[in-house]
Amino acid sequence: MNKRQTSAQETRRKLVTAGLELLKEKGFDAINVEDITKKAGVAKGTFYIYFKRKEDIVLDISRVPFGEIAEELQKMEGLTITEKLPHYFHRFMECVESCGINVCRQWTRDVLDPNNAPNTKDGQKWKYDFEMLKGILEDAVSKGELKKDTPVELLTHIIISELYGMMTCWCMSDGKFEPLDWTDRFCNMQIDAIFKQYIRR
Amino acid sequence: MNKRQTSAQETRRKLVTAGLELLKEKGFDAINVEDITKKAGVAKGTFYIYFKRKEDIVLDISRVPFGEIAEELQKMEGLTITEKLPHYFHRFMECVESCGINVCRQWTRDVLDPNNAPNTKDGQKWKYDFEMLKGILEDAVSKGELKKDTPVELLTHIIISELYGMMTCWCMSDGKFEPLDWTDRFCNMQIDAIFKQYIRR
DNA sequence: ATTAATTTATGACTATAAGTCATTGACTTT
DNA sequence: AAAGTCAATGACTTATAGTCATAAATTAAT
Repeated sequence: MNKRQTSAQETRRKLVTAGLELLKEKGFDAINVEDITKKAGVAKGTFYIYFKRKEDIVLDISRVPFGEIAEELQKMEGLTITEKLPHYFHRFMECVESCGINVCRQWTRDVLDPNNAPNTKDGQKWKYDFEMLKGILEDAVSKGELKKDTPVELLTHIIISELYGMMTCWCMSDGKFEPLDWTDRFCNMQIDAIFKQYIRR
Repeated sequence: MNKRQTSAQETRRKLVTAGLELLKEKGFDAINVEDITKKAGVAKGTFYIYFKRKEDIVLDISRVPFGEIAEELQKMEGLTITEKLPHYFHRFMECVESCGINVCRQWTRDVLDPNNAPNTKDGQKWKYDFEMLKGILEDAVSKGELKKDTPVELLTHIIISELYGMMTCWCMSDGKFEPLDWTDRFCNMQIDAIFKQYIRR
């Protein structure tokens, strides 16, 4: 046999690609590690070189679409908070839609996995979203867009809860309704209602 | 040994009680079926007489506190929708708080478990909440409190997403903030913002 | 060019816990 | 008192997550 033909990064990519396809199609519980490695064309043990637990691959799988949102937000320096948030919501729900129910389901379940608590090395999903959004709010406070007494932590939680709730709900309704319709019609309205009292005019 | 001392119902109750205590204390992943049966003083196989899967006991465990809310709502016939909803939110978050993080975590994870899809026999959690809330909204429409063109399904989804999002968020923040504070300060405001356009005056 | 060190891959193996089922004892009915 | 039912048991099967000693391929050092 010829071993070490491919670089480590390439193998990891193969695993993530295979994992994404299987997860989308069958859901997390219905596939096992061997299914993933077989599809990726490697041995079972190889999986555990790249991921500590079966669950850990989901983070990588979802990092592709959701990671892009974060990058986009970094580039929106010039915009105000009232422009940034609707964009963020819209993009988030676009990702939810394109990832599909199985991926989103497992993504949210992983967030709630106690072994993935936000303070552990592997529980960065939640913390990442949280810190990024918090940063945006803090930025708005320091720029004077929001009042100084804005409860930034709590508002960040509220915004995220909005996203997670929406995603959960969409998964449970088996994709019956349009997530983007929801965001555009209601989320912005809700966010408006909350922010109104903290916006300086 | 003397078997059949206790009725089936009594054994089930013992399992649920033991399960609740262990779940609260250690979390779902950290306990196994034998832990539960040992604490309940029965054999492992007995568990599977009452529950098809390990996960199924969580539904029973949470039915105790959350079930009461539904009963309360039934009794509030006289109230308007704008009185019912804040009450529901408040009570829901009271339950969340009293159940604790571990129970709520697993509860939400179970809701997202594909084996517990809303249309399966065991996936009634979600459907139950959903139908009850929907009923309240439909009631409000038929009474003329809400306009005839109110998108009842979508609004029901939004309300539930609010609750689930809040609960998820609270679990993730390790109980740092007061869920009741959140509900009273923000949720009602959000719901108001959405309902405003559908309320007939 | 040869040896040593490092990286990556392997798959048989172990460990754990979920879930099954044939058996049995206690109680009930006829 | 025999037949039937209910509830409980725990040894057993099964499934799969995760480990690890071994080895091949590659790179670096002498």
